[in-house]
Amino acid sequence: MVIAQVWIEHANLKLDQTYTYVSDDDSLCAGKRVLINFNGRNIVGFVDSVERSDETIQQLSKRLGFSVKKIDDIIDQESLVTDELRNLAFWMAKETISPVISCFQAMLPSKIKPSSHHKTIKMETWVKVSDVQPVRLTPKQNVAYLFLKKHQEMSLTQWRSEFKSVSKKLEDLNLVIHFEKEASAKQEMVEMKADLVLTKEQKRAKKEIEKCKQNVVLLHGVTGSGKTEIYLQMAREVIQKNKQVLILVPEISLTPQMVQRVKERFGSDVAIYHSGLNDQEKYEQYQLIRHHQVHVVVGTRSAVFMPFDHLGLIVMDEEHDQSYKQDSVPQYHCRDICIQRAMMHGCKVILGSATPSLDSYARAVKNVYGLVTLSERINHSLPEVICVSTKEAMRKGQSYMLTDLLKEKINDRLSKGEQVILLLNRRGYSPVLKCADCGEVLMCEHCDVALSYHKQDNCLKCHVCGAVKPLIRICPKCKGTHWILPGFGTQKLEEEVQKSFPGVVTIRMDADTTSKKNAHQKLLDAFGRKEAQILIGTQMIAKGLDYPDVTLVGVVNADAGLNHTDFRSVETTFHLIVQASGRSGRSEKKGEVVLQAFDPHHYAITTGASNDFLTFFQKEMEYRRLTQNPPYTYLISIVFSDMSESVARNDALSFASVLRKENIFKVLGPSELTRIQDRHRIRILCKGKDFLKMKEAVRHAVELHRSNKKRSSLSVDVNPQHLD
DNA sequence: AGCACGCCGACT
DNA sequence: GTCGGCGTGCTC
Repeated sequence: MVIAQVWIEHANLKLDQTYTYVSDDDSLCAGKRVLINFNGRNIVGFVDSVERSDETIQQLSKRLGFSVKKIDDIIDQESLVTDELRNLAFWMAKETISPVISCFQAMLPSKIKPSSHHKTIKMETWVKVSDVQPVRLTPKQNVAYLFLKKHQEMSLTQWRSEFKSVSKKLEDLNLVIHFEKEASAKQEMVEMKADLVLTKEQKRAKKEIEKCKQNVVLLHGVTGSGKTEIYLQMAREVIQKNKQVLILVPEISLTPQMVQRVKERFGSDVAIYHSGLNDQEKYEQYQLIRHHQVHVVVGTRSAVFMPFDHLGLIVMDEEHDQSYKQDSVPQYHCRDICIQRAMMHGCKVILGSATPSLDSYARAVKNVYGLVTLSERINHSLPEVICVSTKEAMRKGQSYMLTDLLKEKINDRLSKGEQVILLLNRRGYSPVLKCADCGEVLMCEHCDVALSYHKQDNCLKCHVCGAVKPLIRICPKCKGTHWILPGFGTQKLEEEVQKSFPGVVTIRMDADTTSKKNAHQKLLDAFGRKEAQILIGTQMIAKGLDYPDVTLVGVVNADAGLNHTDFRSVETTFHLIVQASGRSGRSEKKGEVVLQAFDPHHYAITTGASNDFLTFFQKEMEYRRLTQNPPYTYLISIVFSDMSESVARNDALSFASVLRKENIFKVLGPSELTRIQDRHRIRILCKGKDFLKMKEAVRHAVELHRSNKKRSSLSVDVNPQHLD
């Protein structure tokens, strides 16, 4: 008989322990999934360790003092994790103070993750011709009908865009019908390209990285300085030594250029891993690495857990990007995992960015990381940046969305046949709906936030819980029927743009237009083909886009993020401005950027406009020092949530008093956060310099919370990226 | 997490 | 008398 210690699938700190099960199957080993009965329910478990024994199940039960159950079935033929990944999971659980099972779940692709809840595969609507016989079609309708009949099927979006005028009509006639299909990415062959010749500057940087004594090197290179080519050539050398390379990018659908370039260089030796793949596709890519069929992986955050066994190099591009931090349990930062894995494999980590995070740059300044700087641009010059005060413009009676200056510039660019990107970091039509008579603001029933008005769907949406409500015409408080729409989002901006520039085609990219699979790519491709002159979008369009005809970028509300109470909001604003500016004038045509801000004199705007990272760094570091925020201190946030406010508050209070006994760090709060989905949330925040002791103290307090059988659920965020 | 058990209020 | 509300405790 084998006695197994099993982690159960529920990722909950209250259940973060192994349970003892037995099996007669000698093949059982650590790292396999098993089917077990736990408290009367059939669930999936993950084997932690096994031990052979001659005891019977009765003897074992008697010795342990509880009745041991048998494992119902073993799911896997082989262990799913290597020793390295297993240790990584335990390390991650300890560092992020999250349940061990959640770490295993995070690192395995969902097809094989230890959980009975498999992610549903995203479906797409496709069209095909029906059995209905066509009668008396117009010539145009006939062309469309025959085209579809010949091709048998095509996606609804493609169909609608290709036959704009008649597609809907044919659908209405029931000649063309919809059906659902599993969305899949098409692998296209790419033409291979040779390495470029490095400039003197690039060669120097490459050499500096190689001889750097630290294993983590921050490569600070202005946009267009050719960081990617350095990565690729270093990767080539690593592959020649038969080792593997991991290249991490923030969000693959937004950085197709990186994927393209890696593919052009390494062809079929590359696996691509990102959230746009479905479970099957992810699993296939995962297997490629596991079976040593590829040496290079380009992927987003979760690609850091790929089953490498001979890692030779990790590159983290745009290392400052917020998407590297996972915002659900386990709340790990990809950068930390990179560094840990690199240590296990004895390889280097290159953190690349034009605007490094304060955390990384501060470490580089302190020589914890190596620092290599690239300051020469290879292919293009910086765009010219102009700041406009929206306040001034409004005083002169101009629109509060588009100042006259920006309109003028747009007109100028459009007349030259060039393209424009407008960035506005807020989706929807209007962020609030306010009664003109009594001032009542419509709120989400389940969260403490105002509902946003979405004109396109004529509904109200909660941007926190996603709830959608039909538009209310009559004020529930005073029965008034007049509503004010203060503020604006991308939908309203698009409307304004279309009013100001009649006939100009716009594409809007935000969470509402990109929810379907591959929607990003479709919209961007259309913009790339110049089917539209103006691209309007939220921050998702600020990164990585590279279109030669874009010569004007307008950041519509550049200081919108500065009002937030969050200590990192200034940094985020700076990054957004610099990244967005970099979209303009990427080829030989000179680019321009217009920053509209209520207060254009804020240092995030001025340093962002002049792309002056070092000045920004100094100013922001001073501010962080004065407020004793990271990187001068470390933070751990603990959020208690419960349907009952008093339960959450009382648990938070007792948790805080346990932490305060330590007296080596500050314990701030408890403070109330906004309610989300009917759950009241109370946060306490630890702030201090002795990170090890802080984590240890919080771990103990969590343990105490658990043994005292507290009701509220708590989640810990070590190194929170934002406090909202 | 998810469920059974159990103790109180308001119904056929 | 019983149905069902959700507070409490337990899971190998």
